[in-house]
Amino acid sequence: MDEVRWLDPDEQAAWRAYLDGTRLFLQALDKQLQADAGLSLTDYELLVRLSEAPERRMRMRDLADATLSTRSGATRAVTRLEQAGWVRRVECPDDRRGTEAELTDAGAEKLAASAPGHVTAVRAHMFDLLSPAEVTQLRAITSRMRDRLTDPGQ
Amino acid sequence: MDEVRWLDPDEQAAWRAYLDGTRLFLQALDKQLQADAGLSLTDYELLVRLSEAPERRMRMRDLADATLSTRSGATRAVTRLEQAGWVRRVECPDDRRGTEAELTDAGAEKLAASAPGHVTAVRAHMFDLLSPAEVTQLRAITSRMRDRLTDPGQ
DNA sequence: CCAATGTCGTTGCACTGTCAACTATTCCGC
DNA sequence: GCGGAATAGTTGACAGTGCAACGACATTGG
Repeated sequence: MDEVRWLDPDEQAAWRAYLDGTRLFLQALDKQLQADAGLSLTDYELLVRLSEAPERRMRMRDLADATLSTRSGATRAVTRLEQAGWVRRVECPDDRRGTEAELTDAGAEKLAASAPGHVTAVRAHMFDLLSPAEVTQLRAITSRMRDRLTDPGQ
Repeated sequence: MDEVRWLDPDEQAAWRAYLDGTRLFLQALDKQLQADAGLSLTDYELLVRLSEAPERRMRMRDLADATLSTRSGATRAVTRLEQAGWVRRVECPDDRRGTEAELTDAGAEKLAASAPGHVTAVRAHMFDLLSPAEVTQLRAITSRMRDRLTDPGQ
């Protein structure tokens, strides 16, 4: 094993700030949604993905991928949301193994009602604190991280 | 309710990149630690906090705060790590309600053995992708978010 | 000194999420 | 076509985490 390159003080500080800031932020978003809409951030994002999909429908597998979750995670989330009436399961016509999750009208309304509070919270904890240049910087930084973690074989 | 200021396309893109990049990143760190050291990121950070504390000891409450967790979360984490022999519970001398968690020698060794792989992963997924300027930017952005979420009454 | 109130750590409960195993179906090579 | 391998979605078992309630102790005000 070669020498390990430890984090220098600047990197340490950035790392801690990133980790703590992110956790507090996501925690705050979750609490806001839970309190004001009775939704978890996970469920909210699932509804968003469905709302953006053609016909407001997605295959379970694609839904799992889109939400960075697993197939079983998607199954359980959709079951929850189905019981609440916001999502409906539809048999896939071209693949008889498949199931599609479809956003119901009630789900679309729920999403529309929840979105303002959520976006306001995202602004309050993030974008209102950043200059336009910083938004650009943050985007550049995190999209590079994301791409590195999705595209290649490492 | 006033008009909601929705996210413009740049903000949308930054938001998604941040969310997805962060989740993939934390997931990757957790998997690396789990695979190479049998530790979760949560447990690793708890050990780090203890290792940095005077006498390698902390009150349960302070430990919960430092790890952005709850008292019950700290209780269960310390129980886990105690069973593994990496942490020991010590009665608090000046407050008979209190318990301190103390890093054992075995725990310190475990941490020393796990740290290189962890730091390498943090570098690979984050700092190796960033210029020094970007490190500074990321630190500025996230520390502002963190401070806003910790300090004041909102 | 004592009663009221607050804090510390733990625990029961509920919930969420992952992994592995399973059934049903589709795809591929021969 | 057909048999083996791969894939879709679900489920059971299980780990982690938060909330609320609890007992033990500390602190405060009279």
